[in-house]
Amino acid sequence: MIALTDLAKVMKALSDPTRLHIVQMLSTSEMCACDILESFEISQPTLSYHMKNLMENQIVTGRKEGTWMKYAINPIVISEVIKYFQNIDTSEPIEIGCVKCGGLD
Amino acid sequence: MIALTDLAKVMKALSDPTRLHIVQMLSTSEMCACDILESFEISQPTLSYHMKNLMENQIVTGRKEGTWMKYAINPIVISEVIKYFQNIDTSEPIEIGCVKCGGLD
DNA sequence: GTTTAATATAGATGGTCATCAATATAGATG
DNA sequence: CATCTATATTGATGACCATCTATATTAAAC
Repeated sequence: MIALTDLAKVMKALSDPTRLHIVQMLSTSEMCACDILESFEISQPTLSYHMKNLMENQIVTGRKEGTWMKYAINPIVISEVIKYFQNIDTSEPIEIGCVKCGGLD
Repeated sequence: MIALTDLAKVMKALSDPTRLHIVQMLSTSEMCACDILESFEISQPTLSYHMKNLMENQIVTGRKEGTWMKYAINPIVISEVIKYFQNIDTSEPIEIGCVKCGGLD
Protein backbone atom coordinates (compact mmCIF):
# COMPACT_ATOMS: atom_id res chain seq x y z
CA MET A 1 0.00 0.00 0.00
CA ILE A 2 1.26 3.45 -0.94
CA ALA A 3 2.19 5.79 1.94
CA LEU A 4 -0.16 8.68 2.68
CA THR A 5 2.55 11.29 2.15
CA ASP A 6 3.39 9.85 -1.26
CA LEU A 7 -0.25 9.59 -2.17
CA ALA A 8 -0.71 13.23 -1.17
CA LYS A 9 2.10 14.19 -3.55
CA VAL A 10 0.49 12.22 -6.37
CA MET A 11 -2.82 13.95 -5.67
CA LYS A 12 -1.16 17.34 -5.64
CA ALA A 13 0.38 16.55 -9.01
CA LEU A 14 -3.13 15.73 -10.24
CA SER A 15 -4.76 18.77 -8.65
CA ASP A 16 -4.21 20.92 -11.72
CA PRO A 17 -6.69 20.79 -14.65
CA THR A 18 -3.90 21.01 -17.22
CA ARG A 19 -2.05 18.03 -15.73
CA LEU A 20 -5.28 16.04 -15.38
CA HIS A 21 -5.96 16.67 -19.04
CA ILE A 22 -2.43 15.62 -20.01
CA VAL A 23 -2.80 12.37 -18.08
CA GLN A 24 -6.08 11.70 -19.82
CA MET A 25 -4.47 12.28 -23.22
CA LEU A 26 -1.57 9.98 -22.37
CA SER A 27 -3.94 7.21 -21.31
CA THR A 28 -4.67 6.44 -24.96
CA SER A 29 -1.17 6.74 -26.35
CA GLU A 30 2.41 7.72 -25.77
CA MET A 31 2.95 11.31 -26.93
CA CYS A 32 5.78 13.77 -27.46
CA ALA A 33 5.82 17.14 -25.70
CA CYS A 34 5.33 19.04 -28.94
CA ASP A 35 2.04 17.27 -29.67
CA ILE A 36 0.77 17.70 -26.13
CA LEU A 37 1.63 21.38 -26.30
CA GLU A 38 -0.64 21.93 -29.29
CA SER A 39 -3.68 20.98 -27.21
CA PHE A 40 -3.11 23.75 -24.69
CA GLU A 41 -2.86 27.51 -24.52
CA ILE A 42 0.24 27.46 -22.36
CA SER A 43 3.86 28.27 -23.11
CA GLN A 44 6.44 25.58 -23.83
CA PRO A 45 8.32 26.14 -20.55
CA THR A 46 5.05 25.82 -18.63
CA LEU A 47 4.36 22.46 -20.27
CA SER A 48 7.91 21.36 -19.49
CA TYR A 49 7.28 22.32 -15.86
CA HIS A 50 4.08 20.26 -15.77
CA MET A 51 5.75 17.21 -17.34
CA LYS A 52 8.60 17.40 -14.86
CA ASN A 53 6.05 17.49 -12.06
CA LEU A 54 4.21 14.44 -13.42
CA MET A 55 7.48 12.53 -13.85
CA GLU A 56 8.82 13.39 -10.42
CA ASN A 57 5.64 11.93 -8.97
CA GLN A 58 5.93 8.74 -11.06
CA ILE A 59 2.66 9.43 -12.83
CA VAL A 60 4.24 9.49 -16.26
CA THR A 61 7.46 8.12 -17.67
CA GLY A 62 9.60 9.83 -20.28
CA ARG A 63 12.09 8.52 -22.79
CA LYS A 64 14.25 10.55 -25.13
CA GLU A 65 14.04 9.72 -28.79
CA GLY A 66 16.32 12.03 -30.70
CA THR A 67 15.25 15.56 -29.91
CA TRP A 68 11.81 14.39 -28.88
CA MET A 69 10.71 13.50 -25.42
CA LYS A 70 8.09 10.76 -25.44
CA TYR A 71 5.79 10.57 -22.44
CA ALA A 72 3.62 7.69 -21.28
CA ILE A 73 1.44 6.82 -18.31
CA ASN A 74 2.95 4.79 -15.49
CA PRO A 75 0.11 2.35 -14.80
CA ILE A 76 1.66 1.18 -11.53
CA VAL A 77 1.02 4.43 -9.66
CA ILE A 78 -2.44 4.74 -11.15
CA SER A 79 -3.40 1.31 -9.84
CA GLU A 80 -1.97 2.16 -6.41
CA VAL A 81 -4.22 5.21 -6.32
CA ILE A 82 -7.21 3.12 -7.37
CA LYS A 83 -6.49 0.67 -4.56
CA TYR A 84 -6.55 3.44 -1.98
CA PHE A 85 -9.88 4.83 -3.12
CA GLN A 86 -11.50 1.43 -3.52
CA ASN A 87 -10.54 0.79 0.06
CA ILE A 88 -12.31 4.00 1.07
CA ASP A 89 -15.32 3.22 -1.06
CA THR A 90 -15.95 -0.37 0.01
CA SER A 91 -15.62 0.18 3.75
CA GLU A 92 -19.17 0.23 4.97
CA PRO A 93 -19.68 3.34 7.10
CA ILE A 94 -20.37 1.87 10.54
CA GLU A 95 -22.05 3.85 13.30
CA ILE A 96 -19.44 3.34 16.01
CA GLY A 97 -20.18 6.31 18.19
CA CYS A 98 -17.39 8.48 19.54
CA VAL A 99 -15.99 8.53 23.05
CA LYS A 100 -17.59 11.79 24.10
CA CYS A 101 -20.70 12.17 22.00
CA GLY A 102 -21.85 8.57 22.02
CA GLY A 103 -23.76 7.95 18.81
CA LEU A 104 -25.60 4.65 18.94
CA ASP A 105 -27.46 4.20 22.21
CA MET B 1 -18.59 11.97 -15.90
CA ILE B 2 -17.29 14.68 -13.58
CA ALA B 3 -15.75 17.77 -15.24
CA LEU B 4 -11.96 18.04 -15.18
CA THR B 5 -12.03 21.38 -13.36
CA ASP B 6 -14.24 19.92 -10.62
CA LEU B 7 -12.11 16.80 -10.46
CA ALA B 8 -9.01 18.97 -10.10
CA LYS B 9 -10.62 20.67 -7.10
CA VAL B 10 -11.40 17.29 -5.53
CA MET B 11 -7.80 16.20 -6.15
CA LYS B 12 -6.52 19.40 -4.56
CA ALA B 13 -8.67 18.75 -1.52
CA LEU B 14 -7.10 15.28 -1.34
CA SER B 15 -3.55 16.55 -1.88
CA ASP B 16 -2.87 17.07 1.81
CA PRO B 17 -1.72 14.20 4.06
CA THR B 18 -3.88 15.38 6.95
CA ARG B 19 -7.03 15.44 4.82
CA LEU B 20 -6.20 12.07 3.24
CA HIS B 21 -5.84 10.63 6.72
CA ILE B 22 -9.15 12.12 7.80
CA VAL B 23 -10.87 10.60 4.77
CA GLN B 24 -9.36 7.23 5.62
CA MET B 25 -10.62 7.49 9.21
CA LEU B 26 -14.10 8.46 8.05
CA SER B 27 -14.26 5.50 5.70
CA THR B 28 -14.90 3.18 8.61
CA SER B 29 -17.31 5.36 10.59
CA GLU B 30 -18.98 8.68 10.99
CA MET B 31 -16.99 10.81 13.46
CA CYS B 32 -17.26 14.10 15.30
CA ALA B 33 -14.63 16.80 14.93
CA CYS B 34 -13.45 16.41 18.52
CA ASP B 35 -12.56 12.75 18.00
CA ILE B 36 -10.82 13.40 14.69
CA LEU B 37 -8.82 16.17 16.35
CA GLU B 38 -7.38 13.77 18.91
CA SER B 39 -5.64 11.81 16.17
CA PHE B 40 -3.65 14.79 14.95
CA GLU B 41 -1.11 17.30 16.19
CA ILE B 42 -2.91 20.26 14.70
CA SER B 43 -4.92 23.05 16.29
CA GLN B 44 -8.71 23.00 16.40
CA PRO B 45 -9.02 25.90 13.90
CA THR B 46 -6.76 24.05 11.47
CA LEU B 47 -8.97 20.96 11.65
CA SER B 48 -12.03 23.12 11.12
CA TYR B 49 -10.33 24.58 8.05
CA HIS B 50 -9.63 21.10 6.66
CA MET B 51 -13.18 19.88 7.29
CA LYS B 52 -14.62 22.94 5.56
CA ASN B 53 -12.36 22.21 2.60
CA LEU B 54 -13.49 18.58 2.43
CA MET B 55 -17.15 19.58 2.68
CA GLU B 56 -16.92 22.32 0.07
CA ASN B 57 -15.53 19.72 -2.33
CA GLN B 58 -18.31 17.25 -1.52
CA ILE B 59 -15.84 14.69 -0.20
CA VAL B 60 -17.44 14.55 3.22
CA THR B 61 -20.87 15.49 4.55
CA GLY B 62 -21.54 17.08 7.90
CA ARG B 63 -24.56 17.12 10.15
CA LYS B 64 -24.98 19.01 13.36
CA GLU B 65 -26.00 17.03 16.41
CA GLY B 66 -26.24 19.38 19.36
CA THR B 67 -22.87 21.03 19.75
CA TRP B 68 -21.16 18.24 17.84
CA MET B 69 -20.51 18.18 14.15
CA LYS B 70 -20.63 14.66 12.74
CA TYR B 71 -18.72 14.02 9.55
CA ALA B 72 -19.09 11.18 7.06
CA ILE B 73 -17.71 10.20 3.66
CA ASN B 74 -19.70 11.08 0.56
CA PRO B 75 -19.27 7.88 -1.44
CA ILE B 76 -20.57 9.47 -4.65
CA VAL B 77 -17.56 11.73 -5.15
CA ILE B 78 -15.16 8.94 -4.20
CA SER B 79 -16.61 6.72 -6.89
CA GLU B 80 -16.31 9.55 -9.42
CA VAL B 81 -12.61 9.73 -8.60
CA ILE B 82 -12.30 5.97 -9.00
CA LYS B 83 -14.04 6.19 -12.38
CA TYR B 84 -11.50 8.70 -13.64
CA PHE B 85 -8.55 6.56 -12.63
CA GLN B 86 -10.07 3.34 -13.95
CA ASN B 87 -10.60 5.09 -17.24
CA ILE B 88 -6.91 6.00 -17.31
CA ASP B 89 -5.87 2.54 -16.22
CA THR B 90 -7.92 0.43 -18.58
CA SER B 91 -7.18 2.42 -21.72
CA GLU B 92 -4.55 0.34 -23.48
CA PRO B 93 -1.61 2.59 -24.32
CA ILE B 94 -1.64 2.51 -28.12
CA GLU B 95 1.38 3.53 -30.16
CA ILE B 96 -0.33 6.04 -32.40
CA GLY B 97 2.66 8.09 -33.44
CA CYS B 98 2.50 11.87 -33.41
CA VAL B 99 2.16 14.18 -36.39
CA LYS B 100 5.75 15.41 -36.42
CA CYS B 101 7.83 12.67 -34.85
CA GLY B 102 6.06 9.73 -36.40
CA GLY B 103 6.45 6.75 -34.10
CA LEU B 104 4.97 3.75 -35.83
CA ASP B 105 5.61 4.44 -39.51
C1' DG C 1 30.03 23.62 -38.10
C1' DT C 2 26.24 26.61 -38.35
C1' DT C 3 21.51 26.64 -38.29
C1' DT C 4 17.09 24.88 -36.90
C1' DA C 5 13.87 22.38 -33.94
C1' DA C 6 12.57 20.30 -29.41
C1' DT C 7 13.01 20.59 -24.76
C1' DA C 8 14.89 22.25 -20.28
C1' DT C 9 16.41 25.71 -16.86
C1' DA C 10 16.56 30.26 -14.47
C1' DG C 11 14.50 34.15 -12.51
C1' DA C 12 10.51 36.92 -11.51
C1' DT C 13 5.71 37.52 -10.05
C1' DG C 14 0.94 37.31 -8.37
C1' DG C 15 -1.83 33.94 -6.24
C1' DT C 16 -3.12 30.28 -3.18
C1' DC C 17 -2.27 27.16 0.94
C1' DA C 18 -1.58 25.30 5.78
C1' DT C 19 -0.94 26.87 9.93
C1' DC C 20 -1.46 29.41 14.23
C1' DA C 21 -3.35 32.59 18.06
C1' DA C 22 -7.19 35.16 19.18
C1' DT C 23 -11.92 35.71 19.06
C1' DA C 24 -16.73 34.65 17.98
C1' DT C 25 -20.80 31.69 17.81
C1' DA C 26 -23.91 28.22 19.22
C1' DG C 27 -25.81 24.83 22.04
C1' DA C 28 -26.12 22.34 26.57
C1' DT C 29 -26.34 22.49 31.53
C1' DG C 30 -26.25 24.20 35.97
C1' DC D 1 -28.49 33.94 32.63
C1' DA D 2 -23.79 32.49 33.40
C1' DT D 3 -20.76 29.02 32.15
C1' DC D 4 -18.74 25.41 29.82
C1' DT D 5 -17.90 22.75 25.56
C1' DA D 6 -17.64 22.12 20.55
C1' DT D 7 -16.92 24.31 16.46
C1' DA D 8 -16.30 28.29 13.24
C1' DT D 9 -14.25 32.70 11.70
C1' DT D 10 -10.65 36.23 11.33
C1' DG D 11 -6.21 38.00 10.45
C1' DA D 12 -1.45 37.19 9.92
C1' DT D 13 2.54 34.65 8.03
C1' DG D 14 5.91 31.83 5.57
C1' DA D 15 5.87 28.42 2.04
C1' DC D 16 4.73 26.74 -2.28
C1' DC D 17 2.51 27.04 -7.26
C1' DA D 18 1.49 28.15 -12.16
C1' DT D 19 2.78 31.12 -15.25
C1' DC D 20 5.58 34.07 -18.10
C1' DT D 21 9.99 35.84 -20.70
C1' DA D 22 14.59 35.04 -21.62
C1' DT D 23 18.21 31.91 -22.11
C1' DA D 24 20.51 27.40 -22.30
C1' DT D 25 21.02 22.69 -23.87
C1' DT D 26 20.70 18.99 -26.99
C1' DA D 27 20.35 16.66 -31.20
C1' DA D 28 19.33 16.59 -36.13
C1' DA D 29 20.10 18.37 -40.77
C1' DC D 30 22.07 20.94 -44.13
